[in-house]
Amino acid sequence: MKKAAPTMAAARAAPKPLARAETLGDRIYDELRKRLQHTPLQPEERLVDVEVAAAYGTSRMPARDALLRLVNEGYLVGTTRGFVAPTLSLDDVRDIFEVRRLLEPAAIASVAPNVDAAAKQELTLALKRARQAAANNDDEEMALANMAFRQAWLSRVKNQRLANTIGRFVDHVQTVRLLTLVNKKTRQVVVDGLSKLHAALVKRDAALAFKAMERFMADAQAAYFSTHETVHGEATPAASSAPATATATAATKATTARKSHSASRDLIA
Amino acid sequence: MKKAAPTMAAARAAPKPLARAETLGDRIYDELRKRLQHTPLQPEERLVDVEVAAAYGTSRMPARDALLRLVNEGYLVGTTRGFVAPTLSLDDVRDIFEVRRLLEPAAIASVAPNVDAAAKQELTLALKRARQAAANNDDEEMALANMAFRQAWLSRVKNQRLANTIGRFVDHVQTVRLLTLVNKKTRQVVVDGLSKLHAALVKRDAALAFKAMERFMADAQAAYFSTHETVHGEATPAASSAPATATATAATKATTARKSHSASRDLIA
DNA sequence: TGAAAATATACTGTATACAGTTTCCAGATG
DNA sequence: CATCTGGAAACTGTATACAGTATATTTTCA
Repeated sequence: MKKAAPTMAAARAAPKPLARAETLGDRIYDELRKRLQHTPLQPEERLVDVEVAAAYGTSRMPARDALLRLVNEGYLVGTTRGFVAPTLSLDDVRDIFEVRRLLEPAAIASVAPNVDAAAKQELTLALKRARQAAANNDDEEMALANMAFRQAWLSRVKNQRLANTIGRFVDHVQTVRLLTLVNKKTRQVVVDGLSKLHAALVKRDAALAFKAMERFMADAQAAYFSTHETVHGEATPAASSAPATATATAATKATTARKSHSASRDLIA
Repeated sequence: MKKAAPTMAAARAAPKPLARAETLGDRIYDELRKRLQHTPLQPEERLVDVEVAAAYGTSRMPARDALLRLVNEGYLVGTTRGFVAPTLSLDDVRDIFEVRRLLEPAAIASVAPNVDAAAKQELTLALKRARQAAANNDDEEMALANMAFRQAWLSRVKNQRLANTIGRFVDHVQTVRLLTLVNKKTRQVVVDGLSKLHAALVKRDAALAFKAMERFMADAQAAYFSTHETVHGEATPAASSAPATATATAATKATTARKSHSASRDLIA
């Protein structure tokens, strides 16, 4: 294997070739991601390329492409024995929440001025579902309603990059979310939050929506750490006591050191 | 090709398999990305998998993996005739700046309290380089100094996800950055911005760093749109006049409609 | 001479085959 | 009965081959 040659892409004529069409890998990726969003992988559950390929009636390659892409986006991690769900450390969750707190208030504020009848209806329906779910202590339905509400406003964010980034981070803590919603108090926090967001949106009040989301995110995070603390014995580590050790358990590790895999405690199970 | 079967990942025994080792595709990806960060692809320049493979002495597959990954992250777009640089519309650039303005102030504020001697030295050196470059009207060196300064603080952000997200968005407008730095006034804006950031950081003043970055981003964006306006004939579109049309020219299109490719005007060239 | 049609070329996407490595399992051994 | 040891199985990673499609080139015909 010789070292990289200096020039590998010479300039050629420029006649604007077409963007490539949808590929088998894309289709598998889409469906797999939807599935993972809806029902995350169990801790011991593994995704194996040959099985995925068989399920979609293709060869391994498109399945592999899809799986690798999901790894790249942090939905999975590749092991020597199949693809599994990433195990998020407490610090990972904190990191994700930190980013969400920076993005989501601004994002929801940006849609507030443009809430039309259709949007209002979607939001109202989702809120109703959430209230119902809270009344019935149905955590599963609660999670679904919560997702529907978010989908209603997030899909209307003009800035696609912003929306996609938020979506990805939300997905990554989704498994956690489901876990916290078994707690009754958490469900109440969510219903309250959604109610305030809903009110701000139907009023088309961007500033109010911003503040409501800031508050909601803070409450949700607090609720999460609180329930986590009661479930596990350990104390919640104080804000910035995080050691220099990377804890880059999941993907998205870009330039950073690679195989610094989870000396961190597991969160799931 | 039969439709997706319901169960494709049965639960199995759970003995914690190892994280997979570095792969050829990973290595190609790393080097290719570094190269693209340093010198973006020319508008007519194409990356072809077989050539990349030859350059690294591997088969097409690892090269393909790397290329596809870069597409996924928005560094490239795949066409029927090779991989090319994405063409960013004006709206795309605005979107990217919007996200950066949400993230970077908080990120730099988070490192301010922990600026140590080494960090200080790196930052000071980069600032010196920038000043020198400004004095010499050397836009190339200016871009390099700017990157070095950012690297100095961004690499010290604890929250890896935040840092990586910022890094990616920065990379995506890097080609634009280089273009704007040919303008003398822009270079002055950058030097001023870096100076204020530097001052805040060496004082370990998080709040000040936050504000300095907010200001810097606003000024940089303004400078960009201003120079763009003078270069091209067209008027800068007012803040929220963006039409509902997606303009998802580049990648990162997640759930959204796929092949809505660039009815938007090109920015580069 | 110029435009349309036919052919060749250059790519990507997909399939299949092979190699290497880690886990699993069974049987041997104390 | 517990533990070590060897080999089989189960994966991923890589290479090669083939197919399909869009672009480039040549040829044909007015």
